Amino acid sequence: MREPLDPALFADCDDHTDLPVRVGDKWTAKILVCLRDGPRRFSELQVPLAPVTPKVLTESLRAMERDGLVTRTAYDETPPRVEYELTPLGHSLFQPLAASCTWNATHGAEMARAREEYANRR
Amino acid sequence: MREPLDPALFADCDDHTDLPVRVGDKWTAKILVCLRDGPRRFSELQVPLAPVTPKVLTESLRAMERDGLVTRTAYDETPPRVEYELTPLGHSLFQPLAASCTWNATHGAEMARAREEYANRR
DNA sequence: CAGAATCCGATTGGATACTG
DNA sequence: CAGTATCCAATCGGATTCTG
Repeated sequence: MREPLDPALFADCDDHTDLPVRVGDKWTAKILVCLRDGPRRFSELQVPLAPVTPKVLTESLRAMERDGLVTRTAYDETPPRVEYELTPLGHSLFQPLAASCTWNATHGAEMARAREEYANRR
Repeated sequence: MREPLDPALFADCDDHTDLPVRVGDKWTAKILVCLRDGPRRFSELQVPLAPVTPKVLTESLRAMERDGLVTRTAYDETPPRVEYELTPLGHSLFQPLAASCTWNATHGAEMARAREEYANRR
């Protein structure tokens, strides 16, 4: 079986509002990363994405399903099991996402400095 | 002097909420495009960006100025003249923006189809 | 011309509690 | 386990009006 997701996967991640390029809603990019190497259960996703609430996580996953980025597979067992998996279309988003990450790595600090300077200039 | 901006520059542009990758807020990406070839006045920007209101356009420009993406230069004349110009940091955003546009061109139709199919499956 | 001020509706994300 | 159902605060974008 595959490795469980690292609970601290996004620990040192900037707040999404601090970055100029966003993919989907607040949680979409992180969900993409979590599903990169294969399907994951709902409860697996909740671990690295904490403190996301079930309602909000469901909303993001539904939107991604609607857009054809993920598939949702429910297994008829007790307790219930549901798996989310990236489609090829979902995988294709890693291309622009990588470009965004490259920008953050290359220019993120410069933007942060510009913000501080702007704040200090009041 | 340079060409005026085409009033229909964004006429056949998808609504920003239809696309998965966004740069800044609702108007940021379009402002980047308007400033690509050199400085522009506030009123010049309003033309292709119509029906943006002055308040919202100002908010976007202020945020971009704060982030070091544009400079704002006010000339002390009557009537007043203000010019906005991209910084090198602002120009650097065309890299991830291009990746986003490539994705839209390559996979946008597929996402649109997925949405229709999802809607019809109710 | 280039905005500032005010007010407002819609959307977003979250807290909390409950269920098949 | 994998959600759903309510309720709610904050943010976003826009309409309108006014000004140096």
